[in-house]
Amino acid sequence: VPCVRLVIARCSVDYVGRLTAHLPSATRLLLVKADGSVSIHADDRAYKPLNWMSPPCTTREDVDDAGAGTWTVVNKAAEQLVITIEEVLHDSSHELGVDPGLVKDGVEAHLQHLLATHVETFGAGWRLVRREYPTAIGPVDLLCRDAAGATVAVEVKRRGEIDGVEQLTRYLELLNRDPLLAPVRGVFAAQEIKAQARVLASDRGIECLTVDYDALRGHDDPGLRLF
Amino acid sequence: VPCVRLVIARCSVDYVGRLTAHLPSATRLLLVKADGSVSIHADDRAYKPLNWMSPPCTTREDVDDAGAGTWTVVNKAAEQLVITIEEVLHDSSHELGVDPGLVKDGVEAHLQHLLATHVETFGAGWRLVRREYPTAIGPVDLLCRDAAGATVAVEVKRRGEIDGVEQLTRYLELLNRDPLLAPVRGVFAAQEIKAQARVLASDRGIECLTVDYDALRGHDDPGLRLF
DNA sequence: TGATATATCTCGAGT
DNA sequence: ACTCGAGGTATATCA
Repeated sequence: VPCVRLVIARCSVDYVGRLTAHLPSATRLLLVKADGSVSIHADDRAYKPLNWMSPPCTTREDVDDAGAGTWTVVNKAAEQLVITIEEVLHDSSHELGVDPGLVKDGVEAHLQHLLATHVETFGAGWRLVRREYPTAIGPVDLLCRDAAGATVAVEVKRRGEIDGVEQLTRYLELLNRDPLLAPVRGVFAAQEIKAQARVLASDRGIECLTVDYDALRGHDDPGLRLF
Repeated sequence: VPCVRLVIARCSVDYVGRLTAHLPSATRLLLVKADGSVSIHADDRAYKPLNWMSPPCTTREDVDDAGAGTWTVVNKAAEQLVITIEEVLHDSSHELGVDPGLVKDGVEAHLQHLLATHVETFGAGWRLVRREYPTAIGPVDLLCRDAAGATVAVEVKRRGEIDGVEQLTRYLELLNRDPLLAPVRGVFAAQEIKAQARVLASDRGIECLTVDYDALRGHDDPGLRLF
């Protein structure tokens, strides 16, 4: 029966794989999931375990009657997690069943979709040429024409950072080699744009636009919303 | 007493914060840590909770005697995680104590340090001008002079990808505006360099160098090693 | 399989 | 408090 196993134990841990890491002896939570994955938690930080092995992986347990001994967890790439258990304080297993999964709203794809259906956000008279306009180095988020008919490549990000400006720069360089499109200018659109990204964009003649996601969504047909 | 709390419960979850997310009812593991953080796990994926709230945050529990009701977790940014508990199947708390923490070896900082003390890796007669050489757009990992006295900016990465080449390119552009330094060429040093990064580097006249971390560490005083 | 882009990215160091 | 960079990033998509 697939189930989650919770072990509280005094243990030390050694990981040898993409790096080498060591955890001195202390009491920790060992979390073993149905897929065989193992993670080792201290009682701080919600998200990240101190150490872990992602699935697919297999565990060999060499322990005595009290649960003391070693767990050796290995994956296909021969990364190894060795847990030396000195004392087991708790050990329980619980059947959870299959999870129906998470429903999300407000990620970049939604922002891009909203902007595609509201190109007037960029300026009066703008029209969308194509969403995910394909190029040799990947798709441009939005290819538009402004009121004057000039081509504009739009890069959409939830949070605008320097990488996004670099990405748009590469697209612009490529698009401007196409005589049917050139000259192409760039617009960097995000809910929030970091100062450094703004500086780099301006240095490269790229226009920045901060977008109000909630306002944009508000204009949308409520029937199309996820919630 | 600070401790970790493990709850197995049938619950649904709503998160409203950086995005909006919803988890339909199912049996899950709720992990509450000493710092107040809460994470919700299904029994797949070692690492990632389905939903979570990072510390610092506070939880208000409105539950009946059987534990059914709602947990409302909020943080300072007014992000909100609402857990609606229908049935509690397990609830236990365990004292862990303070964790001594993780000791790592093999990260970028070590590689940079090793290269700084072994600039001859780049070529005979090289000398280090400065580690973390400051510029307006961030520090250059290593600034060196080669045997001929020419200035070289070195970008060190554990894994060399396209971003690293972009980063070095920005530095070179800036450094070459300084008449005291120019002309400055670039070296991209990493334990492993992706083909795509190699192509971009070569296109920009940047030299690539793959570094053998273990061999480099082997030349070092064994007493200085972490393990 | 490899490359690319996203992420409630997390986390830590430095300013 | 904020910014910036590294990460065993993880994860999804697409070639």
